Amino acid sequence: MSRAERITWQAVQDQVRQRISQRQWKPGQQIPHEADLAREFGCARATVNRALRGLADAGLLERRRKAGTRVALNPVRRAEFSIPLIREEIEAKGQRFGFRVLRREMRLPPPELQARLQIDGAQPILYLQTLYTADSQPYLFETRWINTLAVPSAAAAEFATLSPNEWLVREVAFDGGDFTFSAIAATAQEARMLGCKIGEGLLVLDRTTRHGADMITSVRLVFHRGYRMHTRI
Amino acid sequence: MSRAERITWQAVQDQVRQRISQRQWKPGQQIPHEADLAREFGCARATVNRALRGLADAGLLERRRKAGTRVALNPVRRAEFSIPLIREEIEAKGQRFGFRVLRREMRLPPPELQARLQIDGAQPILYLQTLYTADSQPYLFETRWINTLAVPSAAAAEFATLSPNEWLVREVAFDGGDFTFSAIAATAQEARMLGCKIGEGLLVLDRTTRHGADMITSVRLVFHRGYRMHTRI
DNA sequence: ATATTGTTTATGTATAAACATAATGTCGAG
DNA sequence: CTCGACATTATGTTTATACATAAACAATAT
Repeated sequence: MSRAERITWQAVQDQVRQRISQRQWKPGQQIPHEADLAREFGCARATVNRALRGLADAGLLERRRKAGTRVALNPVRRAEFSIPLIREEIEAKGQRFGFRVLRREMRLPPPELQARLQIDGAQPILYLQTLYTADSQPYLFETRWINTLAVPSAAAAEFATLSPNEWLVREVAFDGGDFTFSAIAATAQEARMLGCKIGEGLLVLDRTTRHGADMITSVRLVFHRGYRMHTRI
Repeated sequence: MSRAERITWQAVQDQVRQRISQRQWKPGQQIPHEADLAREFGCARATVNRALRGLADAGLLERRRKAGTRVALNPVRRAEFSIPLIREEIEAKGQRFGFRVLRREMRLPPPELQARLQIDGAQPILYLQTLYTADSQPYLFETRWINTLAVPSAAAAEFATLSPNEWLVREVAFDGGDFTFSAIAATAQEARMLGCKIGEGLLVLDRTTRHGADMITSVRLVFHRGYRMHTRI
């Protein structure tokens, strides 16, 4: 005779997830409250709370004080993409990572970027063009602005052994930013850089990172032809 | 004289986040353990635990039993995209949502899809082509396979008032799937459907959803020219 | 009717205490 | 010196208890 197993919050979560998945509890429907579930599963309310909070974070449940907990109407609405360092992404595929800084100069940023910099007066900042390669094949073409007013040390950085990307990740802190995925047809320059035909559909990721109020860097990544960004839920 | 405020886990989390952001605790560095932090902040260890767990979930900290907690080497590596219902996305912009099922037939799925269906013998399943519009402008062209062997009711569904997307979300449960973003150059068909020129760069989202072992639906969304998928962290 | 006020209730949070678990480090046997 | 057993330690989890808070609901006053 084995002594009674302790109920874990994972067990509760699995049970609840299953009931939702099997439509025993239907979308929009209210589920029993924590105290009842705690009694049913034979555990403390805190354990149920932990389980349900996780499911709410995942978007499977909607919870409101006093109103109770109900199954979300449209369950899965999020996809989380891991944005790895380019080096890691390439090396994870067993390929040899490489990069080349093709252009590097102080340049006056375009108006829309000047607005985001929130500096008065037009001042030149660091502008970089870098090509990343996997086994010497073009992988990614990067166009980057670095706010040298917020990160003066960048002006002197070599980017010889460390790519601009990795240099920034290592050297400067940031706490926010935004990402935008879009698609373009390859221009002549992009086609030349990435070794594809003009007009190929290419995936583009625009990213701006901030630290507090300061914009640190704004970068546009143009991926090679056929690049796929994948995730599962 | 106000009585001492209770320390909340959010306050602890903010403090810790700030210390990381200000590089008081540097990437890779080990931070004080829970008991010490609890003493410092004047709260229970459980409160610190709650705070740190959140930061670990967010990818800012790495925690291992006995080894302690350390600041993650590359802080932000995830971007979470909310994938709203197309209707909601369009209506949120104040535009009028519409859709038209252009094609609907039982068809033999292509080999790579047959493999994912994991059914023996080639059997036709439901194939749909749908155009979604915002203010009557083409918004999204959808090509969808629905596994009518797992969801027989789909064969009879009208998709008159409810789009295939919404019908599925409402009618059938799913618990997993995968997403792939990529880019294409518009083919003649896509250009015609979406009202753009042949060769325009278009964003594509391929999605397959499962319920247990069954594949439910596999869909390719081709967005209109200039579509941007945005998120912030 | 309508606005206000109060009561009730379900979730949210804080705490101390205890035990579980994984990983590290240490010590001793061989 | 190497390997395995074992103690140590930091995080992980569960519990009971208490109080906080938001929101629904009812009762009341205007």
